[in-house]
Amino acid sequence: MSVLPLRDSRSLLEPRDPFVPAVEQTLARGHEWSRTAPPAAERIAIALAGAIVRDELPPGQRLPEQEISAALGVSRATTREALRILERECLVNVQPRRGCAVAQLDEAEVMEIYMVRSALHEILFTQLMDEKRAELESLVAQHLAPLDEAAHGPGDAYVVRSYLLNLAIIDLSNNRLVADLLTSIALRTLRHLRRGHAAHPESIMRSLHSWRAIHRAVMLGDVERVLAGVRERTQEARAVSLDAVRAPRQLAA
Amino acid sequence: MSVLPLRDSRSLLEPRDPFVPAVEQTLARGHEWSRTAPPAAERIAIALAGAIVRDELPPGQRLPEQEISAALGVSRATTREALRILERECLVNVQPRRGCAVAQLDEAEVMEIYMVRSALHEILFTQLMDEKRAELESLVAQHLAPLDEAAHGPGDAYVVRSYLLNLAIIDLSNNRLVADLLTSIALRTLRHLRRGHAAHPESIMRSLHSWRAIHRAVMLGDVERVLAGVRERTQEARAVSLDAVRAPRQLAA
DNA sequence: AAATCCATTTTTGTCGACATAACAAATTTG
DNA sequence: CAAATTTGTTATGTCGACAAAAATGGATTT
Repeated sequence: MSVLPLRDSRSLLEPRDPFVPAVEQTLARGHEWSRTAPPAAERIAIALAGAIVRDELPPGQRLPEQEISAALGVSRATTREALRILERECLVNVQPRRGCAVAQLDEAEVMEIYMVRSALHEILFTQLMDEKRAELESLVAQHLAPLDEAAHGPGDAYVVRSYLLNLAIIDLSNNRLVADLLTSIALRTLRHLRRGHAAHPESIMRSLHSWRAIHRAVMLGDVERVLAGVRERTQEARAVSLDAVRAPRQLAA
Repeated sequence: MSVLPLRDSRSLLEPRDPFVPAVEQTLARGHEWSRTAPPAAERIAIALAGAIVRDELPPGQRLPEQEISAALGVSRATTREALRILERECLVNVQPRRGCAVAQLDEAEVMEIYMVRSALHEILFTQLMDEKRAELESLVAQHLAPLDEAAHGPGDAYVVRSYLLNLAIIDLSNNRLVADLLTSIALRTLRHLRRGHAAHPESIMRSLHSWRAIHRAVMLGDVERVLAGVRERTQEARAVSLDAVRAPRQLAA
């Protein structure tokens, strides 16, 4: 019997929401394809990651290899490979000989994540303001209008836009280690931000306001003010994530 | 033809040096075995990690699955699994459809690693001094004598002892994320520390001195002084690692 | 009624083989 | 003779099946 709450494979392999492209960009970072299709395992990983972010696969959900393979029409080897990719991103927990389950965060882990994110952001933005202030400014400026539009648009548009801006800023960095860690952290918290922002729409306005403040500080070239803005954003995001972790799980429609 | 610089499988599966237990402890972190043997893949991963740390497998060394499988007497699936474990620890680089190679760090990456390690150590020791000062003190005190002895002993004894003390301190933390990141970073830099300390034996004395200073600061309960000592240690370790990266590779006997 | 034990079933770990993409060398072509 | 193409080899990606371990459920015992 199926323990996976998936009606059919279409729901995984043909998602229409904007999260999947964002997730795909995240998981495929650093991979250069010489005009060849990515391995099937990566496709499966992206599909599963999308389902996790959309909460179709709730935290704690067991992920038996056989069922995933059958549901998505690939062999167990491919499924295994996909699950390893998700393990690397901390989207699933793996216990040897006991299988995978969708990772679930408790409040303490959320606090830890934002503690680390905060420390890494200090490094990131300090370096960017020192070495790439102009690029950073034009990048944020570029994203502000779509961000504003998405904030007044429907559903998860803003969360995705904000996530993509985050990713773009991170990608500016020459510091590959910090960039990689921050990207991974961003993906890990994406589903909670989605839940939290959906439950408290007013938090979107606060986030947008923070982005504008950060933009102004970048224009001014004021590193300290940028860091302050980033800290404020991080605190807001932490509050939203904490709320999502505390709140009862609400499944997607 | 074999591209692996391994005379026979014994050199991988029956190593006698003290690095393998340390590496094993690192790779097996968080895994609870209900009195069953670990999967073969983990054994292979440990063996390969040991060879990497000992520089038997030099940075950049290609790792064809077929050859490893043949050399170690397991199937390709098992080898693949082992390589994924090493990828997760950043000991090997994987390029899809292009295979694995032993990770090599340049100077910039070493700088990045120690930048992140420094930030995470601030979090770690601040929390430990706040919540577990007594445990930390007794732990360091316990290790000081063996550390001192190892410093005057032969070969790599000190590097391993210092590594294990690091691990033990990290394991004190309740902050699993920070602990995991620091453990991974420690493993990544272990081989460079080994090379660097071997090339400059006087650095061992400086390291030992730092440990003593940290111990005194912990006893005093002086957080700032502890952090200063940790920073000093990190700077020394960074210098040693940088030197090892710059120096021409010297293979193990 | 609770806990224990055993057989069944589910699920992961491992294996060997085939398909296909990347790589290197030899060939052809301009 | 240089560049592009073709060909042959190597290595990874994927598959299906078997074996071993763990979870499950029911019968038995305390």
